[in-house]
Amino acid sequence: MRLSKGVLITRINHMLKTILDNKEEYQPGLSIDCVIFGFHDNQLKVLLIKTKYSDKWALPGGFVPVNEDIDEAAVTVLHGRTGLKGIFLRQFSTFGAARRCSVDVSNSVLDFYGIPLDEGKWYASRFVTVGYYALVDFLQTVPQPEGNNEIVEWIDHNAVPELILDHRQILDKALETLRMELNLMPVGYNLLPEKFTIPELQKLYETILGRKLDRRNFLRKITAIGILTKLDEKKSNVAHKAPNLYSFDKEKYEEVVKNGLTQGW
Amino acid sequence: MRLSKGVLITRINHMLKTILDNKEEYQPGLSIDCVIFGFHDNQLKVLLIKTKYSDKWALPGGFVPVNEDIDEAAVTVLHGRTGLKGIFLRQFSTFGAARRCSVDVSNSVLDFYGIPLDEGKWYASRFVTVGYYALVDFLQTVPQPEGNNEIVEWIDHNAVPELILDHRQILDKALETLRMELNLMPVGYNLLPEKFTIPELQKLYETILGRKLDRRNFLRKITAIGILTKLDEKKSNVAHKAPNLYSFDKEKYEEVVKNGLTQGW
DNA sequence: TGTACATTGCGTCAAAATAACACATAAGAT
DNA sequence: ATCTTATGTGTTATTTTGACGCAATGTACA
Repeated sequence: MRLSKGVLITRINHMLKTILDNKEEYQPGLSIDCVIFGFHDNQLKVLLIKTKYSDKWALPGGFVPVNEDIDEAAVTVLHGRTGLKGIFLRQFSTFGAARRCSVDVSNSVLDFYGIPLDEGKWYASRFVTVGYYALVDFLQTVPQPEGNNEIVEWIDHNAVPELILDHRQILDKALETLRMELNLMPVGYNLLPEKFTIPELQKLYETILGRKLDRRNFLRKITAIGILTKLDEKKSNVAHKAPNLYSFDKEKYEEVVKNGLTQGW
Repeated sequence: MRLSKGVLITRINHMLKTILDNKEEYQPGLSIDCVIFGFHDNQLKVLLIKTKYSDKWALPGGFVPVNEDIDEAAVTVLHGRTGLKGIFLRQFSTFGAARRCSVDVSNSVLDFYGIPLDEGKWYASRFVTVGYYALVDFLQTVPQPEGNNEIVEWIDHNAVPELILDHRQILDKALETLRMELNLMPVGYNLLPEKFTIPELQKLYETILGRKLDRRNFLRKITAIGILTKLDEKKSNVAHKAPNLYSFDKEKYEEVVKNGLTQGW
């Protein structure tokens, strides 16, 4: 049964509009997927999406308007799901296996929306996706589902359920890249609140790297970089000895991000 | 004046065929560009292409068949221009600025082939390109122009002329990535002939890094990796003291490539 | 109240990696 | 034969890293 476009419009929501109004607006066969990392309760979290037309979770993604840079499109995806702007965002790889897109998955989405295969041909074709990863402040993030057909949630990266298509592979590669880049740049400015403690920063590093670091050596190396400002204030309401609070010296931080580090963890 | 497809076929060559037979065969709006590095006369060389329909040089590139992995497409480009297979090839970044494709450039190509704008619409649209870089053995490479309308040449990376579109930016990023990855993996197996000397290998490293290294420290570090086999043979026909010849221990080399290095240059 | 316990802050020391440099050797050039 | 230039090997000082000791601080609880 083939529904008219008019009928379809009555059920409109973002995804539907995207699928129908494609040819003119979006770069064909190209998508963006974002691995959005946050840090909370000493856990590395990933922002994932669960849609009603699939029983698996997915990375937040989107399409690329034909007159927009792919980087801009990634910013749009990030902003759309987190409400955040001006955030650390980095392209890390492009995934273009011929069979990375399952026709079954595409068709189940079309089926869910009642879009005839003919109308949704663009959507069901082969897609190449550009992967970006982002580091955001967990507490400032307000996960924003688009429409009523999806749930957006922070999920501990150690408890990520099965993902659609090759999203698991994309996630893994993002984390692998982040681990690499820890040796080339400082991390934390985008992941931690303004005031934080050295042990918290260390936990962040340990979580990303997936292994323990020596407390004392960590302090030595992280302070040697010269991006931390020791505040005249201690963390309150904590068990045991209260750790000192620090903040990032944004100017020096940016400078080091630009020039790069030479050390390793 | 609009030529019929039949008339056009008489002037057929690869590019023409690519442009005309596009919609079914190729992923729309997506291309591959390869930065192919070679090493000769102590110089880092880049394989570039000069076409008759532009006064600027270009990186060898191609399109992505819809049922082929982008990695496969890159292999095809590499093999097509160098005749080589099984070579080190690595995706390093995707370039997707909205205005990276100039309509002027596309149209001049269409114009050159006498293809009406209508027929070549696919070709003149916005393109996103995936960048790969390759390391190949200069002496085993036979540059292969496609058809009579182009020249393929090795050019010293310090003497690269103006390139079309954003190819200069792509080239720079490739070299930047290669420099980074020099700290993560050994290099040389694909760039040098089977037998080589330590000074030659050092020149290669120096050329890539763009700075001098200490002879003695280099020897110590490169041998410590455990990928070199000292041959019972010296280089002949050289001025001054004849340096010893070495070869790579392919098994150990591959192993280190897989496991990665932890040191730096 | 004061003792046990967990965590932080600061420091030490040995080992390893890196950088800087000295000297003997080989082979063509004169 | 001697000079020049580049290679092969070794030495030493400096820096970086890794492993660990111990006092200080604040909670928990007898």
